[in-house]
Amino acid sequence: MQKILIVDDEPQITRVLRRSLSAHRYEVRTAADGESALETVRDFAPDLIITDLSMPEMNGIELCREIRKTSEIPIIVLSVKGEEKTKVEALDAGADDYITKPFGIEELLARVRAALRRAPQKSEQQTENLSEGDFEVNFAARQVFVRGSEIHLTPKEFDLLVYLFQNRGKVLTHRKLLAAVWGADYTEQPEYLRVFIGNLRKKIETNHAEPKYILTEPWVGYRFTP
Amino acid sequence: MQKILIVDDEPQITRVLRRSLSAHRYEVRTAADGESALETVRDFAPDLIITDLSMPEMNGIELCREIRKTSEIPIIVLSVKGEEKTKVEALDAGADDYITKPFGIEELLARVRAALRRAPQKSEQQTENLSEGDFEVNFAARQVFVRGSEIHLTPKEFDLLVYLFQNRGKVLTHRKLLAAVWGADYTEQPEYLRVFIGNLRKKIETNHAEPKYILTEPWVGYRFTP
DNA sequence: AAAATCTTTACAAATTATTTATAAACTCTT
DNA sequence: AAGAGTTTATAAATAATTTGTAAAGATTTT
Repeated sequence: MQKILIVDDEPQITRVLRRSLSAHRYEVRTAADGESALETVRDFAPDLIITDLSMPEMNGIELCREIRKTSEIPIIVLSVKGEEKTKVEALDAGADDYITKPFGIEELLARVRAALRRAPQKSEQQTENLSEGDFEVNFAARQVFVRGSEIHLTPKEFDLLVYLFQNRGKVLTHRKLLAAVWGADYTEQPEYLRVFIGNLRKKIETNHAEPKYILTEPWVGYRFTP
Repeated sequence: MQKILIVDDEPQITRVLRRSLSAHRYEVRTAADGESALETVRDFAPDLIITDLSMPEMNGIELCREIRKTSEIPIIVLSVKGEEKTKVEALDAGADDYITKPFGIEELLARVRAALRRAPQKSEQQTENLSEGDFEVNFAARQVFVRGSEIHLTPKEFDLLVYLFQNRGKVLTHRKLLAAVWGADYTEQPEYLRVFIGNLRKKIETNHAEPKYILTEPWVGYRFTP
């Protein structure tokens, strides 16, 4: 079943869209703003995103840009604005399609089908590179550089670091980290996490006694700052 | 330079489109009906097709269906008809986008960029020779030179090396390598791969114990660095 | 028929993941 | 501020899995 994320701050719109899409056998999730949309992209891993253009905080165009930094999920932008300049901006920001309200639901569904049809099969793994602070991650080559020199990480270590990196700055609970790296069945195994955090620190930290990058947040989880 | 085919029976439309697209560094060709469009697709091998909906003989929707039988070139349909039913029909026939006349040329250009951006780059089969680092591959003769001297490879070994070479620097998973060399039905046979990687190393590596070119990424796959 | 290539098998070596044990660090209560 | 109870860090042992290699059979090509 293909997964669709709807991003809109008006509940009456999301409700209508959710109903139509669910009726056509899509698994739907919604987000009301850009931040939570980005989070849902990571957790829910949708096959397609339908987003409104005007939203508080992060608008649809900024959302496109953010998503395109890490993924090629098809994005359809909805808007009441029919101005050409806005359309061009959205499409160039990475949107795949731009539909002006009001629109027929059948047309939306057809455009969803078209977008999903030509979408490359979801590449589980990220293809774009991450780079910030002392860290650099090349996904294609599966290489990690810290302060300029390469370090070799095992698959689990790599997955863990990537997840920390993608959520840099935030505190991630033990449960979340375990679910992300080991799967949902391992959320009660905090000892795994401890061992692997230790291994990662051994490889990336300079001063072993005072971790600079992976900070522990006692009783809660860990936080990564590149 | 990317190639665009415009299909429309009204010369004044094609003329306007041709001028705008040419000005943006696209190589443009035109066709006035479906039949000649299909012919041009074969000869010209465009990267994108812009077609009018209503044409004598074969209309835009039929044209989409015909093209989709053999190719996945992005198609943008233009039409004065804004009826939802027609849009749905065109999109389901294989069109990637549907623009209702009148439209701004900037919007069309943005949609062209969007369509080309997400299109899988045309996979023209490799005929030119590859040369980098200590390696040199002559496709026509199926010859491989390492550090200046020729080495003899069996067909499967050659395919494997070429695929590694074409993706040099990247880590290729076992599944990907198996699919590329043995076919999609062999992705669960990692023992094949092991044997052939071993054979290849025997032929190209200098220090057998410490591979320099074909590096193994445990639990993931292999990476080639010429 | 001979040669070359591909497939299959078996086992040792290497790598990673998991488990266990213990010491150290932290928070909260008293 | 001290101590109980818990959580966290670390090392080391064990288990599981993957990888490298040789060699024997099967198939195809010459």
